[in-house]
Amino acid sequence: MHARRLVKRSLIGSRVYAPGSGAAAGEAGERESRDAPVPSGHTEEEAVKGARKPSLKSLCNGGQRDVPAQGQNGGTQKSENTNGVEELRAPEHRRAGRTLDMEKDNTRSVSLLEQKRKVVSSSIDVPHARKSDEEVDMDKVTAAMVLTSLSTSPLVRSPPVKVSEGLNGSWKDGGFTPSSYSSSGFWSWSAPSDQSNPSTPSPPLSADSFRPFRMSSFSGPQDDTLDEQDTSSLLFDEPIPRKRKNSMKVMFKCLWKNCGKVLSTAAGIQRHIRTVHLGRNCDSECSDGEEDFYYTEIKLNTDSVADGLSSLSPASPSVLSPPPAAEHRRTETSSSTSGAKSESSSSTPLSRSAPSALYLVHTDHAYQATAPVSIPSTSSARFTPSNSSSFSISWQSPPVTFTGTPASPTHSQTQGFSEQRSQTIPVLSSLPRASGSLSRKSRGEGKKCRKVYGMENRDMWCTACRWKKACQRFVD
DNA sequence: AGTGCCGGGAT
DNA sequence: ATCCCGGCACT
Repeated sequence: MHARRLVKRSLIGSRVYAPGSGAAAGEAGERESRDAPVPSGHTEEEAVKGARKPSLKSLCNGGQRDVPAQGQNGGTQKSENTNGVEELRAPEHRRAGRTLDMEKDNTRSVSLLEQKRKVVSSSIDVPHARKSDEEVDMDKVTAAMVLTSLSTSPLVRSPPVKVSEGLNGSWKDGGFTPSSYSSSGFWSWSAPSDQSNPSTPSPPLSADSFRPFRMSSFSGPQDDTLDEQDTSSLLFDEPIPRKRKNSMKVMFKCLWKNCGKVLSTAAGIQRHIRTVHLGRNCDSECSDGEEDFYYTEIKLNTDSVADGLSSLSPASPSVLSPPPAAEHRRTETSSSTSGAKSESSSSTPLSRSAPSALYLVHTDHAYQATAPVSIPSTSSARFTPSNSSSFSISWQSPPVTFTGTPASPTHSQTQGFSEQRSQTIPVLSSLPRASGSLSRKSRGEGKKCRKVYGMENRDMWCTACRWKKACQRFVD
């Protein structure tokens, strides 16, 4: 890097730096040297002042790199230093990550034990001692979890949800580094999808595991996704967005004009589009993925606003807080193209009349809305079940123009799609930046390297921050 | 004005 | 791939 700058400078050829002035002067004045050559006798600071408007970066780098200890071997030294700093600076994150990993492992072990127990119960030859050991471990784990939950909030009706959500999603929301999460970069909050994805801890499984611990007010063998939208989010200060996740039903809506068919599986909607609209009868193998652009993913919030939510406005943005950006940016294309992954359990009964049901409609295609789209309570939605795996949704609502900018202007479907997408999808006007920059990730609120370490310690920043990219160390 | 970071250029 | 920075959105 340093060499590059020197090369740059030499190419500019404006001046030759006197050795006595030190590398810092040259570094700081690198870009400005054309305008304000630095007298060799000046100090580093004076050299900077002499420059037109010194780049802060250059200032810091120059200052840092002039330290003799670092000047020994350039880049290698610097990177080592950075690593060392990260080691020193982020112990909390690492500790938190470890704890979470442990918790996740516990959860996994619980689920594994559940499976094992099933096997064990059906098998005769399994030694009993081993089983009891595992059971003891499991009991410890579950007991600890339950105790933790109870001690945290004695009023929570269904503490298991809290636990499972904490394990599943909140480690990111809670500010933990997503080292364990972002390796795949994908998870789905929809319960059906989770069920089919063994690599992620699944809320239904956790809920099942803990069902015996539920309070007596447990309302019966209903759909877990409905049951889990406990009202604790209203009673406690816990960030509400998390609560939304388990209560989302992901449906797939055909966007073909005058169609609006809604299927519960990506494969189904793809097949529908392929066969009905695109007139292709071949299997998904011969698909070129075009059908991806003709359907959208609908996150159907099964929360009933009237279910004890009278204290909140139905249109409150807190109820409909958008999912984390990372989640929103997740590889939805993969979920939509790999039917197996997003295959949802379509047999889950849906409320047949959901006047206050909230929708999150978003799409991963050309017109992506960064803010969830929902139906206000003043509108009405109606489900019209047609068969076991498909039904249609219709609603009436005040028309709100759906704003979207094409992410890919060269997309072949742009023209047709602007009409498709501009159908009157109701948008909550109170949602922040619903019509703002749709492609830009919302700015992180947490402290970033720049704030934490300051410009003077730029070498302590994470690489991304140094490159003016999204901070990797303090992920929101 | 300060900050975060996207998009894109340079290497 | 890595590094860097202009410029924009946002606070």
